[in-house]
Amino acid sequence: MLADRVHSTAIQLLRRLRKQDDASGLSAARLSALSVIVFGGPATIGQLATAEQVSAPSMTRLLVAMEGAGLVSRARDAGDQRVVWIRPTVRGRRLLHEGRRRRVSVLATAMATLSRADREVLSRAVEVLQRVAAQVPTAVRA
Amino acid sequence: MLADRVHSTAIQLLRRLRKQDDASGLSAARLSALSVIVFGGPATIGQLATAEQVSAPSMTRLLVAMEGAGLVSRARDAGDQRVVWIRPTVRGRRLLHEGRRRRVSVLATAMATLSRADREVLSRAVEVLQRVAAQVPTAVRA
DNA sequence: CGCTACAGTTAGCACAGCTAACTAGTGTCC
DNA sequence: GGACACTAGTTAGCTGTGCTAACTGTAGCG
Repeated sequence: MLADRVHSTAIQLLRRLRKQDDASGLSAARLSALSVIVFGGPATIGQLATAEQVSAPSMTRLLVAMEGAGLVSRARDAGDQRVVWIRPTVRGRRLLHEGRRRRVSVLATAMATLSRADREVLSRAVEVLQRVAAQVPTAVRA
Repeated sequence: MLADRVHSTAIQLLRRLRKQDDASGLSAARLSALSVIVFGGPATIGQLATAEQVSAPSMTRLLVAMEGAGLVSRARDAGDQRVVWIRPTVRGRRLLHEGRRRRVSVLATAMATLSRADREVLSRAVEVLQRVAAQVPTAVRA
């Protein structure tokens, strides 16, 4: 079944690339959260918890630790004092980009031998999968 | 860059599917280990630790808990008394297959509206990516 | 004012990752 | 065959990350 093959292949690929993250010195949870913050721009803690599919207390603690590590900054919203805005620091941005570069460069190396036709197939597949991913519901089905 | 797009798409897709695992009642670590045991057949604790990119003590504890939950069985090797062979139980096998079915069926639903041409692209892309994944080194690059 | 809702935090638990140190079985070598 | 090194797995103890329940403080509204 095609869905099964797509699923297995994605798992296998990411599992191998994951190994490169050791070099960043950041845990998977922090790396993933940092990625949302850097690429998604400033966000509130609640937004980040939702994006990371994690409870609010978990995100609070993660961010406190990341602030301590100088990866993100926290600031109360001027209008609504309940809200905390999270922004990446320069150091956070740099670390994330380095890590990402490592992963992608390993993947690019593995893809170096692909033919022009193979690349074309991948390029189209990416577009198809983007549409598919958007169809996957965020909540668990009943 | 193509490698980057492939990478991001794989992450996005799996992140969404991951949500379905909540229904299995198993943690991500157990589900992943169980998957290796069920699909890879009997394995030693050391082999599983390597496959899961985890330390031996972590794998020991995970397996003790999974044995307690009736998901796997443990047995000393007849020849070399130091090694322990791990096998899935019927219950473990069943739970894994159900979980997998849930994920794949959500993905299949999301893919239901794809054209024949889109499916063909995905099918070819899977083959290309299998080759690419095999090229990715298991260890971290220097 | 008083009620409700909302954003985030605190407290306390479970689980899973790690390293260091240990136990016990295997193999080797003189 | 006894001493030694090696190997597989476990134990102990720490850190980090997930959760729920309960709390604090702010906002909004009658």
